Amino acid sequence: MTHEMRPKLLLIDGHSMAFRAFFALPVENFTTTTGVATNAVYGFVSMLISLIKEENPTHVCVAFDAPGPTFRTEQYPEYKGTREKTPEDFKHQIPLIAEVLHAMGITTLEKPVIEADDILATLASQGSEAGMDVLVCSGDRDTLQLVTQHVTVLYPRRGVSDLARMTPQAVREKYGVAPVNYPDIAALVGETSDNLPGVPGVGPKTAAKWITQFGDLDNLLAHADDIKGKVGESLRAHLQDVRRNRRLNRLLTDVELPAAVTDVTRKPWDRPELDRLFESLQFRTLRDRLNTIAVAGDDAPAQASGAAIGAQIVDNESISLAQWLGEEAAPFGLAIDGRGTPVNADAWSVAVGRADGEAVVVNLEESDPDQDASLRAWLADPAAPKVTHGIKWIDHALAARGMTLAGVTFDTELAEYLSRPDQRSYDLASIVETHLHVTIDSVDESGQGALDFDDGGANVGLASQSVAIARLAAQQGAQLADAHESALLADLELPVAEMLARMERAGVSVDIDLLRGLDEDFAATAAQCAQEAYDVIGHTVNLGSPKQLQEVLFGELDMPKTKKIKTGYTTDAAALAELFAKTQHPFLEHLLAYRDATKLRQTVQGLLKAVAADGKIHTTFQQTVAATGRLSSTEPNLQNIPVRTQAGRAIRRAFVAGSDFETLVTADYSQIEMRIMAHLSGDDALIEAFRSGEDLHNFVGSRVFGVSVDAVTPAMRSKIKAMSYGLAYGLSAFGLSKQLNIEVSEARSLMADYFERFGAVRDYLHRVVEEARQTGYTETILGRRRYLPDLNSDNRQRREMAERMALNAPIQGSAADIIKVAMLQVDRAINDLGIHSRVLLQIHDELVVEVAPGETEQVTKILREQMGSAASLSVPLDVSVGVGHSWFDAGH
DNA sequence: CCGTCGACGTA
DNA sequence: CGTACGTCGACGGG
Repeated sequence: MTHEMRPKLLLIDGHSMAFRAFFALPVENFTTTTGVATNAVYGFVSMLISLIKEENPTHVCVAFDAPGPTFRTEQYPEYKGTREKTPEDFKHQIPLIAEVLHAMGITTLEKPVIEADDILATLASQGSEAGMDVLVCSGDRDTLQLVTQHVTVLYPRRGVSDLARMTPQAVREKYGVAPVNYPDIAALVGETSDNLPGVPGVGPKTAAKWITQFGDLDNLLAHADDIKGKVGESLRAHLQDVRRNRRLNRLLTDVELPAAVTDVTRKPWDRPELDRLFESLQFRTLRDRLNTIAVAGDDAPAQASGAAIGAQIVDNESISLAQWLGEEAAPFGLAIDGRGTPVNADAWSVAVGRADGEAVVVNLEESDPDQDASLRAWLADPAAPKVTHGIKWIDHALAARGMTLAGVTFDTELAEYLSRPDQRSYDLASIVETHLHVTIDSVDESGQGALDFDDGGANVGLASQSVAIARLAAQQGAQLADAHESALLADLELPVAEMLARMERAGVSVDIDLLRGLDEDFAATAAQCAQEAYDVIGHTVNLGSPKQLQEVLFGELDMPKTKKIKTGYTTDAAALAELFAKTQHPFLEHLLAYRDATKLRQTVQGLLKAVAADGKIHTTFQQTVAATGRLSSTEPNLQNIPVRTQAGRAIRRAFVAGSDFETLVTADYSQIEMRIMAHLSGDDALIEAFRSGEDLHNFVGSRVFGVSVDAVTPAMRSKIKAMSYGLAYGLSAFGLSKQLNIEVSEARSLMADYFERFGAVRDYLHRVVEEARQTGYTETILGRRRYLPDLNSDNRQRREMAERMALNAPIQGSAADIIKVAMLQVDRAINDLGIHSRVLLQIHDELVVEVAPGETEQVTKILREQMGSAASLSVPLDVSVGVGHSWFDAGH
């Protein structure tokens, strides 16, 4: 089935985009020799050219706000009342833009009393009805209410060239509600820039929650009395404001216009006029760019960039899904529209695509029972090979529909991460472009698909994604095999992803009351510290503002200057401690204590905010972020819960076993990085240190200082400890002297003594950098690579940075490999025994397990055995295990 | 409004 | 002038 070319209508809010352009481009760079500011014209026209080139619309219209009052200001005189008056340099640019548009054969519209957005809304609705694909380009979020399957809003993110494609999914993801309900949210939250106050205390989160709960604003307002708490009161006190906001943010779709939507086709250019205009505006490059786009009337419009991935959507009502899925042995690409979060996940439609271009899209909301059953069976079949892009995400979305995912043999996101671990993002569209040199139809910036329904109701964008994923896998698979990283994907990262999905969904139970108590305690401490600090200096100051602190410390109090940073002098904890040593000024003590308390409070508040409806915290583990192969944890980050100080560690009391469970067990590797160092370097002395069973730092200290193990003093031990760990990070003598507060010469001789005794460590560190410089990458014990092109940089700073990364990557990365293996082994052992305990968290060298009743002994045994055997190194892997009611109690 | 910076929590 | 992260508040340009 092919798709007929639908007419494409591009609608632009002239004022709003020109205004954005005005602020995005520095006026100094865009002034003609005669002193006329042209930055807004330049930015606007530049954006327009890109849009026309990329989207190739058949119809274009630019709407402007007419001068004078609008019907909104008539209803509410304060509307947009807080806006500063239009900058002088801007005003004259609007007519210039209009002139360029006319010369380009583009229709412009404005109408007294009506705003540009209302014109756009009217045309968008007409266009939709006429079967057009509509793009609305505006910096006014009110236009989001127009978004449908056929209407996409292009919303400027930065400047005017970076536009977010706001499809129904994108709106849902960003605001948590369907586009039609966006104005409901906006009415509740209010709009500062329009001078429309909302309900105090209600932000986008609360608003979205309410709208989801009550369906729409009217129903919410009808049940305003049911809303409990302070926000409920606040809502009832501002009902009128909300109603007014909603009245004002509704865009008109029935404005009488001089042109119908079918009239706004692209007309021929007036070449002489365009040349004259660009000449007088002194836009040389822009004129050249203009000539690269298709002129209206020319046939065969230029492709955006190469070809697009075409998918032939197989009409799933005319075939047997089961049969179609059985026809092909090669892996299918699997793409999903939905939400892949640990909680509130959902899946709306599923696309399954083949590398040859055929695809089936199943709408989960309305698929028939047979089809649903076939799809379920296929998804759950471990023998039916599938390729995903972001398997954990997909797993969550499907799980929300009670669907099991098995048989995923490849994941294009994880594959790309292994091939290029330093990338900032791995969105499907850009990977497809780099590997296949084609674009995907209708993929939004999240890479997770945009609706673009054709007449049959199937989803072209999603289908294209599934096809692209299938094609991508073949190419990446070869690349991965060349790098000997195929097993790393299949046997490590893929199963880890699946396990992480279960860990995230399980969540960790928290004692909310305990957290609330801590919050209050920390708040009280912070308030007291702040007051004491104010008393010392005789006035208040924002202790959280480094800028204001600098004024107090180095201005008022005239303290010695600390280390220089971009914005002046640092006020970090180390510097403040040093200042206190010098000045004994009590302000510093109070400030440091305040910092401690507020930091802890922030942590607690972050946790409280993250507690889901089930009373648990569900973090998200990021598997493709850390370049070394580690995981990271977000929303909230459960890998940086305090442990070092007593007050901080108390927060861990709030993490407890869930209701069907008995206790928590935590197991961690001791000194895993140093053990890896011993293994990789093959240093006999260091290996002996670990085999001897002596305390590592005492052992090393005894060799470095030439005394017996018993004679190593705590001071000696801490120096050794700092140095040992520093070495794995590429520490210099300078850095060591800084940290230990000793002379550089002393640090240097300490390092010399160290390497005298542990020479193979020095040789190894040297070797690893040199090899990486030759090959271009470092490798972990499982063959995970990190590419470091900067090792050959001419820039010393960059080169030395890369050298430290090269030192660290094999060590940190191997530790990451080992704990990932351990996770899988622990998971499997738990499964094999058929017991019900489960791993909840991974904190780089530690696993936290929730233990089902009566399983404590089995679990501790599994942890010791499986973590201990996750790798065979030339030194033992030492695991320490703790059991307790909370994470605090289990700690050791 | 959003990105960046400084600060600081973890391994 | 020690690696790898994430999050917060303040700030400043947009």
